[in-house]
Amino acid sequence: MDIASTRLAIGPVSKRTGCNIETIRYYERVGLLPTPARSPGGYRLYGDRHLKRLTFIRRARSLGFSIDEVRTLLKLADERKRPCAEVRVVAAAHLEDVRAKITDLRAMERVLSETVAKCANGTRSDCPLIEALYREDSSLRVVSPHRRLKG
Amino acid sequence: MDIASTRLAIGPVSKRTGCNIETIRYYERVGLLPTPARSPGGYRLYGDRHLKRLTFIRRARSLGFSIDEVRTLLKLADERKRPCAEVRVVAAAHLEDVRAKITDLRAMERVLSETVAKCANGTRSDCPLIEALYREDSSLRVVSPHRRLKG
DNA sequence: ATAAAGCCTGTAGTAACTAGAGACTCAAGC
DNA sequence: GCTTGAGTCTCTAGTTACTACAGGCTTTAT
Repeated sequence: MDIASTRLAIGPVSKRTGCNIETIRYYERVGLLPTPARSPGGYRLYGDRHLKRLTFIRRARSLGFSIDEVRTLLKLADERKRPCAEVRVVAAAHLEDVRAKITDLRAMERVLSETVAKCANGTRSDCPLIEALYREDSSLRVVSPHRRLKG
Repeated sequence: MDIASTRLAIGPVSKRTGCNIETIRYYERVGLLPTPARSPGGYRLYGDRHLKRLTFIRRARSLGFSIDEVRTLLKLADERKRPCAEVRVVAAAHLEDVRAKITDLRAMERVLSETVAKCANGTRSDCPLIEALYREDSSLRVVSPHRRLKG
């Protein structure tokens, strides 16, 4: 089946996909990328199948899907029976995450730009940002940061 | 000077500041929070100074400043001479980061919502998102994700 | 005096890579 | 055939900002 297909070492694969070598090996380790064939000396040799899968992974990652979400998407993509509804669930959940992050970041942006603006030319000796961070009644309360902004 | 000031154990401090106990100890370990006094039995005892500083740290973190940036801000806040200009530099740089993240996330949002919309009611057997992630000429190329979205 | 709740240190785990050390392989040139 | 240099191998550890134990003290209340 893939006897005549591409056989690239990891370096060329890295160059073609723009995915760095360590990352490719990492994806294999965590089970996103199937183990490739090996040369007699132990070098990894990749075929078309791997290139496609790696592209898939990179695209999904650049859309902000976590490794775990990508794993799910790949599994759904491999099953050929009605994956669409389930894919939709994963994507819709992720879309909500993305929107929540945007909301948080916009709140940060507003506060930051207001405060930086107050610094004017930066010649004052009492800095408005520092004062605001210290003040009890600060309007800087923004959001709980960690869970939402993790990814 | 602070002989008559608050002396709280770590639990109450956690409750007051909304900062979890392990996190408070972590901030001490990484040098954001000065080492507090100790009870005869070794319990940490915090004063007003610590409460203020912890509030400062939490506010800055909730605005998305990294631990390193918070360290810088605290140092500038401690020096009393004209910190404003330097604070402005830190804050302005961070503001740019935040704006870049918003831009990235908006691009993700657009692509995701378009693709999810194509799934319609999710009854198709060829999923548009999966296909798009696989396709060579995909319009899904968004951004380099990792450096920008780290924090 | 005893029990429950709180606190201590130290270690290890999380996400998604990235960066080395030290050894081995491969292709090309002589 | 030998050497050289680039490429690759495995394994370990570092990154960020926490979080979660384990096993053992301390404090407080009864």
